[in-house]
Amino acid sequence: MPEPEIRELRYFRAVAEDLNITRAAERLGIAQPPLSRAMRQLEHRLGVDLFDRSGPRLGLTEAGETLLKESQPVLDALDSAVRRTQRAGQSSGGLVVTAKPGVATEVLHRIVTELQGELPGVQVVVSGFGEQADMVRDGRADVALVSRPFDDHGLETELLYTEPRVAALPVRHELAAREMLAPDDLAGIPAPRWSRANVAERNYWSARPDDPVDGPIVQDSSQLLEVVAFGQAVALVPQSMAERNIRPDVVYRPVTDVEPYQMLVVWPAGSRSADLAKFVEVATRRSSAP
Amino acid sequence: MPEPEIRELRYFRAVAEDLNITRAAERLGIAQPPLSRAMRQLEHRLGVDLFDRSGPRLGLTEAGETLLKESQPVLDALDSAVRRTQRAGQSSGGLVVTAKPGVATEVLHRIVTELQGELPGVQVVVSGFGEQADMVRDGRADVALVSRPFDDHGLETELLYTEPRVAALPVRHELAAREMLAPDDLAGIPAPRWSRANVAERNYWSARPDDPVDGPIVQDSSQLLEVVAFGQAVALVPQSMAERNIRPDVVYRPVTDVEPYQMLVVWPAGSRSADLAKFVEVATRRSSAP
DNA sequence: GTTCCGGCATACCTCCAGGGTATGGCGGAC
DNA sequence: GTCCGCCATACCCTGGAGGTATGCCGGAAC
Repeated sequence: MPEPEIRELRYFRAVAEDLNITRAAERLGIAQPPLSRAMRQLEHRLGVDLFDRSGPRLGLTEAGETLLKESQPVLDALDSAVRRTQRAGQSSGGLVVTAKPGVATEVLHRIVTELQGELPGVQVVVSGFGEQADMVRDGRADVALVSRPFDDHGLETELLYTEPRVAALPVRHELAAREMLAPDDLAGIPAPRWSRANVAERNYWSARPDDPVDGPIVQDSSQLLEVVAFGQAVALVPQSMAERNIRPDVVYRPVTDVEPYQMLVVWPAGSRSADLAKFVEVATRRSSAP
Repeated sequence: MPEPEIRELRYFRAVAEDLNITRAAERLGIAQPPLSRAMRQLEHRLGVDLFDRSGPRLGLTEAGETLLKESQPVLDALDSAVRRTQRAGQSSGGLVVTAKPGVATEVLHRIVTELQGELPGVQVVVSGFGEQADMVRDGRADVALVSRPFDDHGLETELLYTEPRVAALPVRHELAAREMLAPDDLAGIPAPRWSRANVAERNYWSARPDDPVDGPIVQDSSQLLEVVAFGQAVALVPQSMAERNIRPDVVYRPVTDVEPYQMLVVWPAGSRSADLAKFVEVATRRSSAP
């Protein structure tokens, strides 16, 4: 009967990834023959050939490619379900909310203060850049404050506030003499890239999304300003970050027509618990830039 | 180790749904003791109590409620993965595309004709109202033509075209004397509800989404016009449907300020195969109301 | 109170399937 | 030719899923 078990999917993924049953078996900590048999059995259950065993090297059929892609969401959903269930059982009520370091934590602090008494046990987790959405998706957190751009797969969002973004320039930069900049002025100048921490396949995104020129990689706002001060890049940062980071070697200049900085509350799609609803309500109640 | 298997999730769902292990065991076709043990084992694996066994009746703990909600996406994703894999293995290339009866099929026909030669083996499945999105989600179809409103969970969409909607009135209706209607004129008048075929928990949606007054239930456009002709309801229908269904006992009148009828192409999020891309491209290439 | 019963847990058995070892087959490298 | 990497087959062993029998407990009926 076509009812694959989770174990089989994990096995399949391991085999499909390095296309070598023997090595996959090692990685999985089992012997080769059982894995070989498990794959045949999986094929038999689905009634479909997953592997192309004709060539010298093991290959994936069309169906195999499909299953490899499609099994990921299943495993993710399962991990997420397990985490959320465990969290629901252990934590005696109370939300886990996450935000990246910087502006978001200040906003978060205000929200949490405001929630005192209304919601017991709100737990704040400050996490790495770009990790917030993942944490909400996989159940490590109930709700997060994030800024655009981010991956909103499987999430629902509400806009918290927007604030203008300004260009952060080295004080001796030629553009620093100008009072106001246009986006075109920045064209061709490298932008720092935020590094996403703790992720297997490292990825980065630009501090100036529209700009294709990628500059040095930074992990927090102080590194970013350091890089700017050194003249290696020019970044667009939220106004409030500029106000909070006044240093002699960096100047901030308004830029016309740039997308404002957006801060959002995000939570897993379809999981509006009472506590979550209250959090979102308080968060959006009086939300202005700090 | 916390690694629940699919079987356990299905078992858990059965138990959690009728909160009676004995009956759940019957439904599952197994004996009661193994099921009882499986649930204890699941709790042990997750390290969390799922059931409240204190009361006279079996209850769900907070964690149990969570797992009940969270296990659904896992099972759905698995079923979807299996279907897609099997389809990828059997069908020798070619898309399955689905649309509800009526306007959509005509548009679809044009697209398919246009694809002749470019794509081999496009298979068209005409399905029940409101079922298209589900079919794409669970892998029974690769792509669908749907009209708003629909549930876009897990789907990506592209707008095909819009066309105005007009009110379908019984010919003797007092509003039939007017040349043009405003939304307020229809307030309080019942709207037909589309019935969703072949779904366990029946659900319906209104032919006039903004209107709260629900009228008779219909399953296709001829039933809808019948109901209108009988004076039981007034519906908003796409212009082209009006043009195609001229009958003596029904008149059509334009309505100011109504959301236009929107037709979209939808496909599973993140699965842009070459064939699919070509279909979407051709579909949107020259898309005007029929 | 006693009795009965619905419903879950415990005890114990059976048997299959998941995992192991040993070994064969097969194609490519040399 | 020989060797080697890699998968499949054959066979054994054990854990666990599922079965039956039965005990325990709380509520309802009286």
